[in-house]
Amino acid sequence: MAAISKIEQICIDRGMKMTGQRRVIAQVLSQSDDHPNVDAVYNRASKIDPKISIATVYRTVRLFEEANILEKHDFGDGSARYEEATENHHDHLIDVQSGAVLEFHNDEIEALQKQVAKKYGLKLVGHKLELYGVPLDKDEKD
Amino acid sequence: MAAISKIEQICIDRGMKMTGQRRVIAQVLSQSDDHPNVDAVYNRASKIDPKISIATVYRTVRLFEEANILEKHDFGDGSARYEEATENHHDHLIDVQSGAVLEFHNDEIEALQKQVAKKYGLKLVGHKLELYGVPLDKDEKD
DNA sequence: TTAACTGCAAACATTTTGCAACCGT
DNA sequence: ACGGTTGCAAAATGTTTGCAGTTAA
Repeated sequence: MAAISKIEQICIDRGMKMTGQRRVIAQVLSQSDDHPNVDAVYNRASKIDPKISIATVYRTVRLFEEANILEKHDFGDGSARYEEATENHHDHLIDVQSGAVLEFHNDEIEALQKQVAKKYGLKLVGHKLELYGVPLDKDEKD
Repeated sequence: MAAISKIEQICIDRGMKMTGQRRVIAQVLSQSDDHPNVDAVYNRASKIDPKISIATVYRTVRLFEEANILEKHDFGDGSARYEEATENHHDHLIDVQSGAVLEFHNDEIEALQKQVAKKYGLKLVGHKLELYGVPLDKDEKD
């Protein structure tokens, strides 16, 4: 009936069993361009299937995360936030005044991170970078 | 009886009411050079004062954090970790094999972060950077 | 003395889990 | 049909809080 969402298609390609609930959650996540927490995903999914359970949402986002379909983030508010995993890695810049989350990528920083790890005898396998900022005043040129 | 710990001295200087429990917790934290979570602080404090309560530890580390005496970190294991706030800011490099936490500082990365924030019209007010790595093989020169 | 602090236990928020019923393949 | 999945409610985890009693200043 409904079109197949991008995440659902990935699941199908990988031979996952696709239940109605998983389809709904996949659709919700594919349509989201923010970084919803489980509760938000649950609320959005409930509008499509009102009898979906939050336990299923928890189980499903974990499943998707383990399958590298989703990325899990912790922005410091008490709950985990999710977004569709993308080809191109990016980090997050959070406007603490509005709560808006911007995505950015900076190759220089990434290269320096690798360098730092190497200096300490480690191979970088992951990182977490979040910047927190407030809107610039008009007269701020620093 | 016991010598005054560095953190206790800071508390005294700021006119905080110093109870026996706070003195113990201050001492434990001053003596720690790792990044203990509340439970670890509680265990260490309990060896000095066995009837201290974990609620008091929670209240005290929050108090210290709000007074900028401690820094709170989230390294992805379910609990908050603390360390004495230092003059010089540093970030963390975590060996995911051993769990060891190394501290590092990199001015270039810091400068680039500021630049990124500014590009998006924000003034950087804070950041979180954690690198995760595994030990380099001997033949890895990348 | 008295306002702040503590211990205890109950409350909280988020996430996980045991189990019987259910459903996709 | 069968094995994985779901819903529900209970449990687990980390943290906070209300309250009556205690203590530092």
